[in-house]
Amino acid sequence: MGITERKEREKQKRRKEILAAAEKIFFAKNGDTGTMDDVAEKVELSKGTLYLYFRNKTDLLYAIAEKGVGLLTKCFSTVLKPERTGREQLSDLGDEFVRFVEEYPRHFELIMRFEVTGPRSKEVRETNLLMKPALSVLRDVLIRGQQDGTIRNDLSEDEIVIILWSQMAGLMQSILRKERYIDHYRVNFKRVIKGHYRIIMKGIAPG
Amino acid sequence: MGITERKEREKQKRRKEILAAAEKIFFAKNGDTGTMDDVAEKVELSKGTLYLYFRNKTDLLYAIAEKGVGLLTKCFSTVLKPERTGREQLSDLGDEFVRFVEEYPRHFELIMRFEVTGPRSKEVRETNLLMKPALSVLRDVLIRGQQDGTIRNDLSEDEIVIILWSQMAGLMQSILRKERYIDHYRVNFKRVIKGHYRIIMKGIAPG
DNA sequence: AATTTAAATGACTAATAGTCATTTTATATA
DNA sequence: TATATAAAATGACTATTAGTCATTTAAATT
Repeated sequence: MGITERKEREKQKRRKEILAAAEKIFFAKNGDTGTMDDVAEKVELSKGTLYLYFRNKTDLLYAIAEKGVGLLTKCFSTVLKPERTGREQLSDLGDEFVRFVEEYPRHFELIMRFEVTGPRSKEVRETNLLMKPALSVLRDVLIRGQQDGTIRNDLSEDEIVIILWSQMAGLMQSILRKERYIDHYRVNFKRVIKGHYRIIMKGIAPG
Repeated sequence: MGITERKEREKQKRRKEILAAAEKIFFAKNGDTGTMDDVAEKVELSKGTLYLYFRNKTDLLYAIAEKGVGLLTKCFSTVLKPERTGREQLSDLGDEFVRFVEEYPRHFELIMRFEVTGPRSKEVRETNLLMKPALSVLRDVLIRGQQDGTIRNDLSEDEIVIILWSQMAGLMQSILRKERYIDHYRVNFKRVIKGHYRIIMKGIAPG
């Protein structure tokens, strides 16, 4: 009796179709927000059907953001090479992050949006930490570095996770809106990122 | 013939009344957004009148954010004491920032919102840098520190302004939503801020 | 007092999120 | 196969709210 299973598969497939259409709509070039009607048209379903798969627009956007975190986590995980010190892995992680933001800027924007505002629907608990999977990679790297003595250990790994992630997220937000700064400051953003690295790598050295 | 002047004064006064009402509405305890109708009711004017003073809702919110930047700039300016080194002033600036975010969290949130999205109305140029006045204090502090040799000078002051501001803004955003983290990480946010300081102060030291 | 100008009004439109009674399609049963 | 039941999908509808504009009210000028 595989009918139930097939139905479940079909349901998941449809859900993915909606997600794909929503991504196209919400990430369209023009800065416009995109409407649920747009998504419905794109995926060739009625609007009502969307609400059978996602409680509301925010949940739909949140699901896209979760997908983005999945991609980011995969990027991050590539740095976990045993031959590299914790400090080196951390540096690699920074590179991966920059690459990710450059490759998926819209996903990153969306992740940031939910980092700032939270999903705000009753169902997705407010304490859901969207970035958790990616941050757990960062945490592993830090622990490794503290163990091999390449990262200062007068701060707990949890503290450094939050500090480094917050700093980096803030920096990446600035990078995304760099147009706003270049009229006011004489900076090259590659150099800004490098400068950030230098400050941080020096700042988290032991001793 | 002071009629024109009086009229102008009255106009500014009315503008301020609207701003004050809008602040109350948009900063009300419940997370709700607040509507233009709410603001109109609060200030005892018709909705149409609001639009004689502000082009749209976004402009009204932006004006509140500008007011917040004014407050922040005043906080920042208190650190410019000649007897303190640049490095010391920078540390003081951090303290002032934390104090500001604790005292005016809603203003800070709003400032962050426009840092991220921009005002998005045709009239307020996209390149308006909301934080400019406050950042110019930070810039002065950094220049001072580079001159007295207490801050590294292998990065330009403009680069460090953007780096430090971005990092700090990211950290403060995390602080604002700390509830989201405490379920997942064992951290005390006072210690996180202190940790951030320690990393940064070490990271920007010369040599 | 009559006329012109400025300020304010609020009923209206437009856009869009979300709902729900009804219809269509698929599955189970006789 | 014909009928009944359940699941999925529909789209017209409601609700909310930003923004508009023809009209009214108030103030200043002649």
